[in-house]
Amino acid sequence: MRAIEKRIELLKAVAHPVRIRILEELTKGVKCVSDMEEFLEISQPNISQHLSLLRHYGVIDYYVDGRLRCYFLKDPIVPDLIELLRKDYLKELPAPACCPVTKKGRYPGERRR
Amino acid sequence: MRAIEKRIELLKAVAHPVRIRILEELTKGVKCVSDMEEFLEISQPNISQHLSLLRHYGVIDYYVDGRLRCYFLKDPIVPDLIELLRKDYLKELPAPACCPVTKKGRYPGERRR
DNA sequence: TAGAAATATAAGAATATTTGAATATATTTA
DNA sequence: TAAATATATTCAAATATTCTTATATTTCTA
Repeated sequence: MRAIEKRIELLKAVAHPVRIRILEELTKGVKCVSDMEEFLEISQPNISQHLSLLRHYGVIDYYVDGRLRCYFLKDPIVPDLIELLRKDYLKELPAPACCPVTKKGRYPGERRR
Repeated sequence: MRAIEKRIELLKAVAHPVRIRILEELTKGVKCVSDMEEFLEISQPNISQHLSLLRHYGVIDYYVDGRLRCYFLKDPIVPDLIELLRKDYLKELPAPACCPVTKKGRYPGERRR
């Protein structure tokens, strides 16, 4: 699989409200499943399922501490990605100059061959 | 809807191989649907469907040029996101110090209450 | 060593996404 | 105005995702 396709798989894995929430917390430090039950309002099996999916895609991993599983971030893209998602863009990209949206008329240099 | 949830919707919209490919091309400039038929190996109706989804989530927009629809990027996160996906991270995040994966033993300061 | 605690796994139902096929619409040109 | 071109829409089938419920596994502790 090409590198970019791996990254798309990762995007899909991350693009879920519960999983983003988990990753946000993990950027702050190691958490075990019962820690997560405190801030997620979903069932324990469902948490486990999300964790196992994230681990499957290499986003996180865990170490065992007695009967706890301590999860932590593994893929270094995660903090950067979360920061990007939180970033406040002030304005949309400008529509291509001289070509207002929905106005008819040619866009010089962009005509079809 | 909270801002971060909007962003997650956007992530989901973007996390598809065809749609990423479209966005990559749009970072280079305006493209109409028949331009896209040249580099995507899917049917025209399917291209239209992906475009309409991206537009629905505010990722792209178009202007009309005769019988062409000229699509362009609208959400300013897109170029940054694509750059992030292409970024080559040299190594995984370190596992939390003093706690190798799967090794038993407490992680000082991270014990449950 | 039995029971409790922490977590995982499995199975199934509900829902969402993706695609293909057929068809519709708008614009230009003959 | 009819035909051709560019693109969109609709619907259904296939597939994938998500969540719930029930149960299993591992480890700790009394």
